[in-house]
Amino acid sequence: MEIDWRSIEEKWKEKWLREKVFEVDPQRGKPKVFITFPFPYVNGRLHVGHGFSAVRLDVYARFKRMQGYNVLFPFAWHWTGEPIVGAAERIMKGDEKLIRSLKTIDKIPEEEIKRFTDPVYMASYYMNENRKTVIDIGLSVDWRREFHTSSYHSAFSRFVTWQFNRLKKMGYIVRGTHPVVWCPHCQSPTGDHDRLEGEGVSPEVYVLVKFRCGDTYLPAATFRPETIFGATNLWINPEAMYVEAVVNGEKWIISELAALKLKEQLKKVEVLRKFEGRELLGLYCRAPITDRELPILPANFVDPDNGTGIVFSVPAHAPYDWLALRDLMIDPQPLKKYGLDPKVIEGLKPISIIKVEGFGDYPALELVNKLNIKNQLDAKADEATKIIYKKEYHMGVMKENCLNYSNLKVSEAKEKVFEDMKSVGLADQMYELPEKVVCRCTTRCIVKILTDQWFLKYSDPKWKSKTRKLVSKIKIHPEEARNYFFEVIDWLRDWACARRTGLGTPLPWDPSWIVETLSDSTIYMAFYIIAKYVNKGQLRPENLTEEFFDYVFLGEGTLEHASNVSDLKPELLEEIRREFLYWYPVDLRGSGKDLVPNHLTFFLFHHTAIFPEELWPQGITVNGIVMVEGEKMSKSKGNFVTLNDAIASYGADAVRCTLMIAAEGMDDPNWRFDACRDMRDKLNQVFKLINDIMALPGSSAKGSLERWLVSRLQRRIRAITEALESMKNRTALEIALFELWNDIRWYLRRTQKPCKEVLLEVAKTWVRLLAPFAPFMCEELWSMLGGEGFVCKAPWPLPDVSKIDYTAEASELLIEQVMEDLREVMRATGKTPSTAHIYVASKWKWEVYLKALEASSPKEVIKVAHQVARDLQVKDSRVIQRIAKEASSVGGEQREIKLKAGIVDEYEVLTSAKEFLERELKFEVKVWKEEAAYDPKDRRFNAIPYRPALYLE
RNA sequence: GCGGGGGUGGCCGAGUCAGGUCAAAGGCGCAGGGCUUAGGACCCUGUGGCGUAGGCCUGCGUGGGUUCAAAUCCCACCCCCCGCACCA
Repeated sequence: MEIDWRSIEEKWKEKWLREKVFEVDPQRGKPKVFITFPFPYVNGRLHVGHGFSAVRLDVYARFKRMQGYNVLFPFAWHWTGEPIVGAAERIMKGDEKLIRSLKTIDKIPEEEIKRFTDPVYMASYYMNENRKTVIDIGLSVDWRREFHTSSYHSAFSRFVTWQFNRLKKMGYIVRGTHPVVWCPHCQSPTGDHDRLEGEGVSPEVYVLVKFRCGDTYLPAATFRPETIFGATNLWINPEAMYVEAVVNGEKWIISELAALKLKEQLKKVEVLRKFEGRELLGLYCRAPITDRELPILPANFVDPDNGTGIVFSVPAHAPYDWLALRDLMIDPQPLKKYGLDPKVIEGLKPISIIKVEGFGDYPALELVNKLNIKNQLDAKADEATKIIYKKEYHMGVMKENCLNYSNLKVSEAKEKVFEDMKSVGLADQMYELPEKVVCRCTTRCIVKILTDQWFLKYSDPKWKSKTRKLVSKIKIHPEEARNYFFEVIDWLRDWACARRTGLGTPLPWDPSWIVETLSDSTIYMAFYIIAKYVNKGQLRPENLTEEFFDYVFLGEGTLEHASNVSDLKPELLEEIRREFLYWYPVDLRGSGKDLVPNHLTFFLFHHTAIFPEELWPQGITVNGIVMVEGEKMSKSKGNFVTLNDAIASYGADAVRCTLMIAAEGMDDPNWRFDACRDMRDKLNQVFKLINDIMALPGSSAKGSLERWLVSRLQRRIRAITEALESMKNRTALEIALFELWNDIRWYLRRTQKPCKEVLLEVAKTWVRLLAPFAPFMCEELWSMLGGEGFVCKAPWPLPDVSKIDYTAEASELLIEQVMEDLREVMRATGKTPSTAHIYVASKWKWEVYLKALEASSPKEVIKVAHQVARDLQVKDSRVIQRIAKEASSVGGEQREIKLKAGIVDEYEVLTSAKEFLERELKFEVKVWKEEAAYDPKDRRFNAIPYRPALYLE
């Protein structure tokens, strides 16, 4: 049987749209669930990562819808930000790498790519394409509420404007300064994805230690000011260009580039003259605190592009310094070259100032020897530096020769030395990039301190504590994520919320800024309610005044006033207000864990700022990040899997199920193409199996086996429902697909005459249980099974406790156990018998067994077993021990079944399963009562409940 | 470094909060058998080791400990992944 999945998908997605199944409005008295997915950014196609997070929510939405809730699952698009504009520019410039990836990964036709030079075109193109994909993957979206962000959607822009005005009034938006990675050519901050080199690099603070040389200072840049006690000399690069400059009124000597950098870092810099570093050689300068006089020496490891181009030398603890010194000792040629007397280094001895476990007095020397580092240009020097830095920072203690810093921990001394030097004007700071960062435009980036930047004041203690309150009561799946949110709240500083470039909404009070992309997307779920009216044409952007939003969202101001100012009928305003109050608060928002430290936490912050507590979000779910064949997915790696391609290859249901079974909780799901193919084949089988059931001849009688199947089904329903409630979709699908299927398999294997009536009942339930995961297939099957309406609206199965049949379940446990034991014996003996004799236990053994089962602990079990045996005046203590052992090894579900089933008529059960056992095992089976006749090897007395005695001959 | 999450059998992955149901669910892979013209389809069996009677031994990152009993509880250690900001 060939199944045409494509046409099944086409058919149902079209029907869902035509019959508006997912379009929902408030319904009085009907409980609602409002589920939202963070709108995707429209600079590319949706990938399986989007699919994973979104399908998880869709499964929940479909589940809740079937449970009878009024479920709203809307969708929108994020246009705000810089990457689209950046991409458009790069296409304009003919960036081949980008164009190639658009062609091969996103499959964009050539003529369309040309139009991508217009960022707005590009955004709307991807929006339209991705909307199709969202429909294809089967998300149950109410499209009447769709919108996108940025000033190209003026209704949305008005909403952002309202929000920002409110936040500002509340004092949550403030001005400040901030260091950023900056491209001097583009004159703008260089974000991570705008870089050719230096991904993930962010500004770090160097301490500038000012060495005095006459009326001039030489500020050496360092992360380790505390090592000033071990300083023996200064290093400069003789070939590099330096300047003499007036910096904030003092005369400094620094590298040429450092002068430029300091200028960008709010220092007043006036360059007096430029000269080569060699000029400084032979001079002496005076160290702060120690007041030692130190020579200035040449070293070519000194990078004029890093820091100030001046380094102070601590050979005892800094590998580079030791190497540079050693290089000069081995070969004094450079000294001579610059006219220095080689004797100048004779007096320079490493000064040990830190004691640290695992090293002697001179860690730098030791490590240089150990790693066999050749000279100051050896790459291993970097590694050595890191090792010592780490070790000394965390475990080091300042030695006695460090004045009043002696015996301090290195980490403490570092702070204190800096503070003390600073207080006497002998230290300063500068920001620097720990690694080279290159802008897309190929310019090397520096650190700039931006002034007059706008910030969202997430550092505000009251705001933080409000948000903590929200986190402490919101539902979070999985629970482990809660701590993560608390940590993020503590850690969060002020957030620069405005940018100069990119798409977005202008800052209302200063339109030269644009509201930054994460900042315009924190409470937009409320806008889904407005969007419906905007899309219908009932609201025009001009109507969306501050008063409108105040009234609709917050109930502030009077209806009359809002109506007048907004030029809207009061009835409409009231309707919208009612609709908002119906859907709000958000019941569930979910995404990958990568959004926890930013978007999801911002979402919580802003809700607490703007909305009253009863409208705060009710639930959050966080999931892992999709890997592809075990690796992180990225366009540059070429392992990028778009949803489009996946659906085209395997079908939407297979993609959904593959993703859902791949992981739950915060674990990262791994996308494997083989797994998806397997899943598609499995869905084929399910489809065929249900077809086979429908093709069965009329019903045969119902017996214990049918009761068993129906009983198992009730347990499955219960387990699946529980799993879905807590977003454990993997567990839910695993049970719904595999465990339930295995039950049906067992049933079909056990019976020669399957009962159609029961199987159809099971199938109809099964299809509903699978519907949230494989909605297309399930619609098709549901209609084939004669189900009423859409399966996505069909009632979710409820477990029927009255259908749980303990006796039937216990009987099957017995049969499985007997089969297992028979096989075990065959395995041990290595023989296949012609006849197996099975002896079932006497009634008194059952009495002992059941009493023992009721006991709480193993100790108790043994006591009880013996007690009962005494009462029954039985003496066979070996058998009683075995009964006790058997009873104590039963737990969980089996225990419940066995207790509730009571005494099982094993003779009857096994006799009626005789044919089945013979069919399966291929030898004759004879069932006897323990009291019975044929027993040449005296085995029958070994029988205990659920473990009949066996004799194979 | 700080913070978050983890280490389970050939692989993926349950189980850990509430210790005994655990040689450890389920899936994949592999091996054998069946079915079949064929099968990357389907069904059955096996898949830590040992075993001529349903059992025994070893096992859940490492090392200790608590307990009648530990994958699960406690302590110490080792290792892996992710995040650390102006960015979607």
